[in-house]
Amino acid sequence: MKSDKISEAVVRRLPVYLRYLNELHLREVATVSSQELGQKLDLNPAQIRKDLAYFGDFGRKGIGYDVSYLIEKIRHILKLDQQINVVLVGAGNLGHALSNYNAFLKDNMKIVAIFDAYTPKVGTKINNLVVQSMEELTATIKEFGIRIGIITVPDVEAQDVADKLISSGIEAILNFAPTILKAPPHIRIHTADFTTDLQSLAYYLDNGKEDADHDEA
Amino acid sequence: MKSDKISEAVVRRLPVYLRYLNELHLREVATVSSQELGQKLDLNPAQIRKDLAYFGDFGRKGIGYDVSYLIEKIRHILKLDQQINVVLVGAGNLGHALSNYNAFLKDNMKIVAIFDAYTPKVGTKINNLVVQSMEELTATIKEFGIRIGIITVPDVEAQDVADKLISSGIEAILNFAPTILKAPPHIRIHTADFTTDLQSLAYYLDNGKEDADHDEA
DNA sequence: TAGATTGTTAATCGATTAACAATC
DNA sequence: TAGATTGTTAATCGATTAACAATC
Repeated sequence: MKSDKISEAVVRRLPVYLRYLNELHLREVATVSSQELGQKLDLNPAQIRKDLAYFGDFGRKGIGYDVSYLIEKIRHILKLDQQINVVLVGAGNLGHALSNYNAFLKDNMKIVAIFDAYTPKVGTKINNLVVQSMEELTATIKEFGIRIGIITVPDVEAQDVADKLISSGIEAILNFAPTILKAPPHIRIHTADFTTDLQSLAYYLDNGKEDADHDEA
Repeated sequence: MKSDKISEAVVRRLPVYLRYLNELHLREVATVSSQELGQKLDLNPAQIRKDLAYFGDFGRKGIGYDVSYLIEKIRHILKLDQQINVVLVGAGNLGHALSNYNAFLKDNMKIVAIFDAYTPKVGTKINNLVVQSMEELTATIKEFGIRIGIITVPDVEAQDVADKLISSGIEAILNFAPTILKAPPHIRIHTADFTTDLQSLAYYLDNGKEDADHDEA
């Protein structure tokens, strides 16, 4: 197929493929079919083939996909074949937790700087990185060529931080604050909000009879 | 409208509505239109009206939605008008961070127990909760009527933990481990995987000329 | 060769959006 | 009343899935 505009749904599945392919590679599995991939990842095999076909003909008819080759291709598509520098803003509990999450590292994503607005925190060390004050944000982003920002500040500060990141030249933001950030269209924002995740889970709890919500069936 | 099967997309937007409505309520705003809601939340007003109409006629033509009334309704729909007890498995950095995330609390979701498989951690205190050993998991879940589990253990342990949670009677799981969990269909699982979030963000970085990926335009 | 599996088209399904009568 | 805004139907858009010829 090639080209076309790729939908976000497709892009979001690529890292999932990559993760399982890495696992296969570790187990020295050489080849995998869309069927097996689908079974393992709870996805339709046709969807997987279609997703991959957007980017090229990576498989072989009758055989399947070469694991190593596909890993290489997906890494390239996701731009993980180069180091991506990441900045983390907000050295609270969550920021702390994310900072020593090395899962990023093996895929070339690296948190290279941490910032916090709270003065007493500035200068302390988190995972070999010295927490910097917000004044240095722009300079550091430029110096290290940082391209992605992770926001783990309280919700009221999130928009301000986003604005600063954007004006400093960041291209994409992963936002953990429970708020909808406004940004120009060329800035990509993903929201990772477990409050809404958890609340939407509650919907699916089964309350049996009790009040049955009036329109049960 | 009423009834129909509600899609997950709709359910996932409800907590977002709720959050902003709570903010309006705090600011003592009495009424809000789908238009204003849409603007603030980056959603189509028609979609918001449709989402809400699945559950009842909550608005008034020509007026909009009564903020307090809508909050009450959404909280009921999401079952947040009763306390939902949550268990956290995995007392590592992330688990630690989540455990003192009181945002849950104000919406009636409460982490009432924490478990970890690592013996030296058992017995230590995290946010007033004593970390318990996995042997006590089932008993505690039953005793406290815990209905939702949060998994923050390493990926290799996640499926085991999920199995244990499920056999102990948990109804829904929020999984932070980077792996696809298998579970019977009546168990609701949400995956909160920031590794894939972050990796999919990298796709949208702009590499300008450099190699242009062969099929740029 | 026979069996397996891709890439891709066509069919289906579902979700979003536009439009508007009803009505506050 | 005139203006605003809902609830809902119909239109659109997009994503998923089935099916199958090509081919390893």
